[in-house]
Amino acid sequence: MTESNGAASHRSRLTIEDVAALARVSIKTVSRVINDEPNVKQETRDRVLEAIRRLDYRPSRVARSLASRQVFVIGLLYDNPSPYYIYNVQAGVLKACEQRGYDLLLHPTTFGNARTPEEIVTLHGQSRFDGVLLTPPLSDMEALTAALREQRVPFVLIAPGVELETDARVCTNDEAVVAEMTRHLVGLGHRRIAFVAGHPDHLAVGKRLAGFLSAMREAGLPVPAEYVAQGYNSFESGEAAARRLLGLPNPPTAIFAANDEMAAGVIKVARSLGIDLPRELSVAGFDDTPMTAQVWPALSSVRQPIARMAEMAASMLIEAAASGPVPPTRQLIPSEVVVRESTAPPARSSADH
Amino acid sequence: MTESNGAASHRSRLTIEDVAALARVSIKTVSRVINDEPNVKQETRDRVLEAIRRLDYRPSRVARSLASRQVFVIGLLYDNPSPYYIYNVQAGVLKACEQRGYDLLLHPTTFGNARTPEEIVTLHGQSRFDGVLLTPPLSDMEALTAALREQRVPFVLIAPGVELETDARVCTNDEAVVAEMTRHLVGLGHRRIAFVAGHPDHLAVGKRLAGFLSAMREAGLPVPAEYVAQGYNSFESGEAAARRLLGLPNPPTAIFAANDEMAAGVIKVARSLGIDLPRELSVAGFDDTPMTAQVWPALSSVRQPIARMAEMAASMLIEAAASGPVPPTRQLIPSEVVVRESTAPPARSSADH
DNA sequence: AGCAAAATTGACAGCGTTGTCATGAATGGG
DNA sequence: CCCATTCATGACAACGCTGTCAATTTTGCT
Repeated sequence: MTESNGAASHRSRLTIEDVAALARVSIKTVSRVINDEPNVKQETRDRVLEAIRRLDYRPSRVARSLASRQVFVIGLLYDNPSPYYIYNVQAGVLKACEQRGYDLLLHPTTFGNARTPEEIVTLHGQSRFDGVLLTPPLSDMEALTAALREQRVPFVLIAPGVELETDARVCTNDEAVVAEMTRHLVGLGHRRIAFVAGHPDHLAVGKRLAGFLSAMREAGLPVPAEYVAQGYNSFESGEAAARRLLGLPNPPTAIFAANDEMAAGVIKVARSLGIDLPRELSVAGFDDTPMTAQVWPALSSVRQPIARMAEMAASMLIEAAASGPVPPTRQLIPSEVVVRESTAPPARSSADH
Repeated sequence: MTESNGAASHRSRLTIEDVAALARVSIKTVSRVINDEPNVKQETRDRVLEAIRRLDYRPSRVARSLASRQVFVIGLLYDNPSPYYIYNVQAGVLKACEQRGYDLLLHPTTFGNARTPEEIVTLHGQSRFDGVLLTPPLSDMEALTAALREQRVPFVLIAPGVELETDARVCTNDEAVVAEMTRHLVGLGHRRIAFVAGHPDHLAVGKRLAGFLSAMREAGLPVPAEYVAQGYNSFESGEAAARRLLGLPNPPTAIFAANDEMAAGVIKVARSLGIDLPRELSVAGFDDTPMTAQVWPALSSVRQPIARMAEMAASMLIEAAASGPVPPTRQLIPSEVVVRESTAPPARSSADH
């Protein structure tokens, strides 16, 4: 009755000790090889590597984390904007994570939620992530960032606006590029240009309105109060805004919506009213979603390199989080205007006298 | 020079021992309370709970995982279909995870990738998740499921089709509901109905075609070969298919696309050809994405409770994964036809004589 | 009251790594 | 050729929990 093979059902996990034994070194040396630490003779290193290969050994993430006090996970906090946006943010973050063997922890929440700060601090306290990424509009939630600073939870913001010098952030020049799109419309000959603003909680979108207003002022064009319609980022709110704007006694010849979703709503309403696009009405959006190609006329918009921003933010976080709070940094990633068919010179009849 | 407060910079992590000391019990008892284990006197439990509260103690996930040999993470494997789909799957999975304190590990990949099985097995070997969820079309990737079975990585499939009895899966009755939508079109009086098929790698979508064909056969209606256009799930491929179908000498009066994206492409092309929708052409989609409300006429489609499927699959996985491979189970979640404005009786002129 | 069974609690050994520190070997300069 | 460095390696103690098992107390019956 030998114990050779037989019903050896449940051989337990392969550990660093097995590798060490096979390579005839101590476990510490195996650890050094795994972590690419210096001071290991090449010959030894090769022997260990070979043992790892032969055994098909995979170091336990969990044990590594416990010993090193790093979890190799970064959190992503977001408030359910468009699937498209989230998808791209995730793609960028995943790219940064992948290279460094990090994992991504998702944490959707809602902007107003007063318990969010506590939740995040708890997750961090439980060692469920090393640092966290905040996307708009959460990046503007003071109660949250304050709590994170106070509890020394490393974080990086993805947020428009370049003023602030506190915290680490990756930002866009939203305001400038909105102004650029506005000048594009003005350049086409539009004088009566309306704006569909985004959700008021979404500070990022508020800045878009500011960019529009300042460009209009610069161009010496008036923006009557009724030309600024409050939207809420949704397609439906874009439709509603369009109905109001186009029902005006003196309707605009161009409508600039703070995101593509609303712009698409505007287009749908305009067409249902029999308005000839883009001859009688130009429409511009923001975000450059795939939707721009799916509406007719193809929507002029502003392209933000979402994935690239997220990747950069994640990289910053990973590099810094291991050694405490992330130092204040500001990384600007420029957006760009993409002109398509939905913006054109206004028809004579509807142009200013 | 007392050591009272002063520059007490770096107090180290709060551990279960601190709680035990304050509550005057052993660490094991604290552990019992944390894990809601039985056999702790109510009074003791209260005392421990109070100590936890007072100290604001949060058990380390990592230490817990190491000791219990569970990581409390489930993986989600997907091949980049639409952001909308992914977003909903994630939402469902997150819901299931949240309740049980699990985390979600994302792993996007590509259908054909031969290294995927190895990657997943490695992640599991490193204890980066307890079990994994496969979404279509990955759920049909034999090489992958085989590897997972072989390596005893717990997994649950989200996949259409109810035939197979192996593995644990959450499935839809795609085929039946496609047949139902087809009958809806037939019932409206359509005789010449075309189908835009989905990406050939996407087995799920292949089943949709089968459902269509069988319903047509049942209705005694012919489906000439040129009435089945190959699409690739994208808006653009829908446009291309529509151009082919509508350019036919004897064009269909209804087009059923295997997803909304392609259906939207069909609508765009039809309208650009000056076809009066839905009078001259009915269009149906599948997935019931928000897009259905954004095109005109509003798209009839098939609603799949994606989030609910994902939630159920995740729940199955979590319940079972702790104790080895998931037992074969089949959970059917029915889809439903949603009729909107894009499907209507065919105009006289274009109906069959 | 007396005893078996159940409830409650704690001691202690892991879990599989990395960090710290000590030891011995190799190297370099005068 | 000697001594001070630097390199290479290993022993062993964390890391912060849970699992196992034994010890003690309480409970339920007769």
